[in-house]
Amino acid sequence: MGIKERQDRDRQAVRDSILDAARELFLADGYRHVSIRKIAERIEYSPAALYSYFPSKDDIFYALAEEGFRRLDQHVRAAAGRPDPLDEVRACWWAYYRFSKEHREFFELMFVDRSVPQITEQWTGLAFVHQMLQHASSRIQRCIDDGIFPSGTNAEVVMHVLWAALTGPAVIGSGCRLAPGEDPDALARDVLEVTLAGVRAGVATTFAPCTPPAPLSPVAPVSEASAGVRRHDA
Amino acid sequence: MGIKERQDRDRQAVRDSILDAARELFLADGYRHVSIRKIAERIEYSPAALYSYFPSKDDIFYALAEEGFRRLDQHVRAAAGRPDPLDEVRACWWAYYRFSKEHREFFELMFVDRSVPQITEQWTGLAFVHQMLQHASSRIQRCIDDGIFPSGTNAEVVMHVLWAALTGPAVIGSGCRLAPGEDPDALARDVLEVTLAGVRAGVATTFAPCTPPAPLSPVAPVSEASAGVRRHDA
DNA sequence: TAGTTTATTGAACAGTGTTCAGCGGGGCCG
DNA sequence: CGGCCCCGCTGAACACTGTTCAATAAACTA
Repeated sequence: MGIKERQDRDRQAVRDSILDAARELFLADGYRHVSIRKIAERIEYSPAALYSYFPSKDDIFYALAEEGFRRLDQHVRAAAGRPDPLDEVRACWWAYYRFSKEHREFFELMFVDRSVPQITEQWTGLAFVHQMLQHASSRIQRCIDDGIFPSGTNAEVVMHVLWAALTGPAVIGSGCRLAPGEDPDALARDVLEVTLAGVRAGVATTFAPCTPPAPLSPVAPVSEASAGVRRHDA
Repeated sequence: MGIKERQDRDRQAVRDSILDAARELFLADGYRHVSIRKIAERIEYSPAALYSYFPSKDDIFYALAEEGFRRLDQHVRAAAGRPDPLDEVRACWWAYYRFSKEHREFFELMFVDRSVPQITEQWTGLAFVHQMLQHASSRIQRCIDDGIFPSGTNAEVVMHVLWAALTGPAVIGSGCRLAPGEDPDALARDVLEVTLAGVRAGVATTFAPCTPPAPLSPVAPVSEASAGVRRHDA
């Protein structure tokens, strides 16, 4: 029964061409400025045809985002498997930064483009992302177990710190927001090294869910400035 | 000639009511899902009337963003003026984090909401933002001059690292993306402390514009992953 | 060949940001 | 005070957007 297979193959080919066109257009013009009609025009189909492949424009983004996270995972996995745990953590997070450069079209869509739809709980790729985060966390745990990071350090906190820190230079670098003479790679490396050095210095060991918040001496309150603020029911 | 003044006052009041309505609606529904018609309906004007106050919907955002940065600046200035330079740096960046909590509607609009228009070079508030960054940089420079940070440390790099790191917990906290038992304030404090500790450890001194990029041993190339990826002509 | 499935389409709907001729009620001058 | 003019504002439209759906045509099954 080769007919069904060929049909599925054809269908998959059209689906891929939609994603290819969308990815190119999203990178070129930003998610906001790409319309279903433009994607359809590029692949020479009617706008309505896309709706038999994706339920909505947002789902085209979600499919691309999932592909992006799978590719990011490939990058990180390729960097992993080093004997020294600290080397591995360093290499994996450097792979994250490298991904931001080498798959700029995905990275911008996943982390930079602000016109992209919100990632919600029911997104298919969310479980995969959580799995990636868990792997990253366990790699840091190995550093703690080996005494490279101070014992008592919370691996997940360190992971969050590293992620937040590395995202900065990745965004700055991919957006070319640096002054002409500055080197985004060197900046990214220093961000990584500063954070790792801070973790090794042991200040992160104080984190615990039950720690009282008041972290610093209070600053002058600006009570009147927060007036008139309402909450939303997301 | 009090008539002109009253007219200007009335006009300013309408302008403010537009910004108030927009700010509330943007926080409640997100920039993407708020239309000019909805803002106009809330202030009981026709949609076309808004265009005599703002050239476009994007400019309503830009005005709000500028107001947001001015309020952020007030927060930071209120936290500044401490005798100990390190205390001051700490307090100013903590003020940045506090701003993200106390002016959530501005912070979300400025840093979180991904459906917001891109900030370009010709934005009016960009000069003000650059000025804020310069102040932040000079505060770090004082730590270097006083020997708290290792001599040779690049103040602007440290500022970028701090900004990237602090933005993480601010976003996570404002988005409630943390597990139930975790404390966003404690996380933010640790991120700040880890970064400061890393800077004091002195690894940031290696940054220089002319440093060769190759910072780490190379990772295995993922050549097949980058196949089929095209670049855009931005 | 006849019937069925199904991918694809053109046309439409509801909504968007934006523009513009024209209305009308104020302020200014004779 | 009366007439003019200015200009804030409106209603209606334009050119888009994402999305839906009956109808078509082509491909496959029997």
